[in-house]
Amino acid sequence: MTVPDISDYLPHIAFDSVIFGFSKGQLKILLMEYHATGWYALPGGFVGVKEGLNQAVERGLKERTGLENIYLEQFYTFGDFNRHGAEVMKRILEANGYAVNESYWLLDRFISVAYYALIDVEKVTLQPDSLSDSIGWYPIDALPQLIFDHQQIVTKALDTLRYHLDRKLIGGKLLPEKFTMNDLQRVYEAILGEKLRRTSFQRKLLGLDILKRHEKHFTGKSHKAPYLYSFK
Amino acid sequence: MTVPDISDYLPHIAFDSVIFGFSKGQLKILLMEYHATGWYALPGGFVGVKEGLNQAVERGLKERTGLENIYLEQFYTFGDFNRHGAEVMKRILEANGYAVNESYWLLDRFISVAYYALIDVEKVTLQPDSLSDSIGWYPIDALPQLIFDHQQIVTKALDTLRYHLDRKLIGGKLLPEKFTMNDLQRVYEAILGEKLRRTSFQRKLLGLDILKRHEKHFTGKSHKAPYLYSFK
DNA sequence: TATTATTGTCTCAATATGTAACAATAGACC
DNA sequence: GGTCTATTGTTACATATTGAGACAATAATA
Repeated sequence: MTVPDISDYLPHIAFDSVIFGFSKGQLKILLMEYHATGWYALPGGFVGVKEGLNQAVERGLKERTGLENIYLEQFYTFGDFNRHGAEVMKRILEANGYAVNESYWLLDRFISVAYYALIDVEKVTLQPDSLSDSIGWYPIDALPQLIFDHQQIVTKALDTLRYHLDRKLIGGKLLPEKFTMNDLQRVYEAILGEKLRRTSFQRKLLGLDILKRHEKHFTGKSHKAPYLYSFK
Repeated sequence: MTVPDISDYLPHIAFDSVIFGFSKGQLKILLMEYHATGWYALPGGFVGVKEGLNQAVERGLKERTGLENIYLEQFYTFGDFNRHGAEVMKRILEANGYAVNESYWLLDRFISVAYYALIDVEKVTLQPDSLSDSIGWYPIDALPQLIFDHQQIVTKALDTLRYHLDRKLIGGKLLPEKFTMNDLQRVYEAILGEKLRRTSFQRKLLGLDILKRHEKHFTGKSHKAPYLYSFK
């Protein structure tokens, strides 16, 4: 495994992805943990010199999660002069056994285009990259400390997700194909961070005429079985 | 006047601004017309090697309009590989008397971060840059043909403005400090591209409790004089 | 068969919005 | 001054949407 070469990528330009998933009633995101340093970061990458920006992000997502055709939305480009800490990057590279000199391109100042993605956690097989020990899911309200301005990027991603929630039909992207109304309500509650009224929620979602009702789902519990739904 | 030097700016990174104004009942944007070529483009610029992205855009806006502390919002970063046409850029430079060779940095592929701004047209003094003949206001629904993907950038800016209109209190940014309810309604109508109901509009805006009522405004017309308002 | 937990639907009140009506009034015209 | 016209601020009523609770249906258990 070699250290990335500047000639393959556009200098000073990066992307970061906030990849949302939902499991055990919690909204979670994917984080990478770097070798030896114990530092956490958003999965990201660089743009090939002949590659489109969106294509680069889709490529990165596929490398990390194995998934294609994911719901992906660009939400902000972070460009403060001091956002990228050269000393942090240097320690990460050194901890991986790379001896880098002061002019190595990864130590330069970077502008990062941030995307958020919504995926069904059941469909994912996680793939750490060469610099990181592990990649895993972390609940949005109990994240470890992140490098650079990545916490700010996560916060803005969540704000944007909430802002889009009732205008775009994205709530179901975090669930499998078929789900119950209760599943969907818990996703909305996890995103918004507040409890919703069951009857209002059901009436509203059904009123949008975007759900298709399927057979009942028998859980084995001793009560009325809910219907399964999918998005039309 | 010299041709921009690569060493001052980050390569492959640009910004473009869609600067909205309102006059004579129409929503307009600022466009530059390049020397000799007759081509039109959004005012844009580059990011200094030690300059923040937002600071670069504010600097560009001040250079073109003389204005500071403007309402400015980043809305998308355009990064398709083929969005930047080298031959178009070359002709613009040549028409300005610069002999550029094939490796000149402005001919490279660029990723552009796009912003929109809302300003009061009365407060602006327009300043063309070194490559352009003129800068002026053009009605949003009768734009000349624009270079690169700038028409797409304008379309997305307008979509975003409409999307934000009732969530952020931005309608008044296009008007002077004090305005009548009718002025404000015509701004909303120009942005949304549709007629609004007078009474509903008035009730809604007053109900938001964001307007301060001032003295009446006597226009000289033979009818009841409207109140002036400002944003709280 | 009675019990329990949860679901789907309905009802009524509260709030917001669409639509029209109406009185107030600044200037024009006589 | 009195009358007319255009526009404004406000109110009234119908309609649509949402909040909050009530209630019957039902899958498994005892």
